[in-house]
Amino acid sequence: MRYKAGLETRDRILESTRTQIAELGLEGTTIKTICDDAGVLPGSFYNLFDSKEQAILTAVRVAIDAVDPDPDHAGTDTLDDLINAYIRFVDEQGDLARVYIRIAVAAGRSSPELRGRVLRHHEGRVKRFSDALLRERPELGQEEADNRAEALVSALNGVTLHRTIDTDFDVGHFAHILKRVATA
Amino acid sequence: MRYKAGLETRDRILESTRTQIAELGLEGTTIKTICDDAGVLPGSFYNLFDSKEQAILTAVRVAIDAVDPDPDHAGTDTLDDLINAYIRFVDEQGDLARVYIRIAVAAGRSSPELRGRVLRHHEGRVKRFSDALLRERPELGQEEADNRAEALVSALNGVTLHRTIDTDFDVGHFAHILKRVATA
DNA sequence: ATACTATTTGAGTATCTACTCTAATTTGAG
DNA sequence: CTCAAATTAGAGTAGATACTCAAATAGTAT
Repeated sequence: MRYKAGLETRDRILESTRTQIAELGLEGTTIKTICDDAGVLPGSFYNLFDSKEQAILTAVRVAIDAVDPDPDHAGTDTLDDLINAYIRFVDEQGDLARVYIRIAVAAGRSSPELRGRVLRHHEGRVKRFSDALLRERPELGQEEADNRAEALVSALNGVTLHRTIDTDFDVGHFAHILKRVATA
Repeated sequence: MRYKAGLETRDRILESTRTQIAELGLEGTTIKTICDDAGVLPGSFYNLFDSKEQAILTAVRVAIDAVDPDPDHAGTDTLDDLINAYIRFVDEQGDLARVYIRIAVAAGRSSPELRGRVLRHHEGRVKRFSDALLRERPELGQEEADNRAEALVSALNGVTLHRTIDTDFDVGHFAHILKRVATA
């Protein structure tokens, strides 16, 4: 994958993967539907991705990065930024959020590699929450901030989990209750 | 299903379903492995259950009920009871907890019937948490108690979610932090 | 232009799975 | 004892899916 054509095809496949998941859910999304939608044949798909799983993981990652309030990790994001980005992702990309949770759950039972990947992603997120919290409330100290960040991120995931079942559930409302609690 | 033989077979299938999930995960659990383990043929399985899904849902439900601190719903359970039961379930039946979460997530995309079932179960749980909280802190009022219960249950699910990935994660520790917050 | 890679083609495969169906057998109420 | 209903047997089916492979084609650095 070095030629322009390959990169374009790759983008098209990722975009199709994302829309297929949104339209058909994870179950309904197959190599065939992705390839049809992207106007590509399976051979090309497997020239660019090792597996279906890899393509899906990548598509989800791209979508999450797209709402990142501080893409360069300069340390300029506030706790509100992070929470708002989280809410936006869940609201605007509900089906991808569902898939993200599913991947996370399934990861516990899968290859150490995937589990490691998911875990690192989670830890990175907790760290950013913790850093932002510490910037806001320096007197808490590292350990307490870490603890609260861990609890906050987990609770946000729980709220998201519930939102995937009950689409009327007001994620923003509860997210901000949780934020108030974390900074108390 | 009215004869003794049928009921015994049903129990054996549910028990096998539970152990197969614990040993092989949801992916690894097939009609074949369940039937082999239970010493039953597919014909018998489908005489007693409508589908694989139904058997799994039932097995999970049975396991959850088994740790219920107030099985008769007499309204005698405290918030601590409920939280401890939750922790026990997650600790002792980690793989079933994972499946419970998976079912909940998948439910958002499945039949209205399943979604309704999962939603009712969630609401019933929130109500019990809310009632227990109100017994402990009557001055909160119904609405505030409902709100806090909803947030608490969602947060607990989030903690469970994380625990399914990181088995070192101390569910009890964070559960009690959340409890302290909910009753504050 | 050449030569070397990257990309695409597209039919094909191997494997797995939930579930069905009919006939035979067993159960237990009256 | 009788007989309808429940249970079991167990081979079989239909359908889906992720992925492969060898050959043809297109892209690009020099």
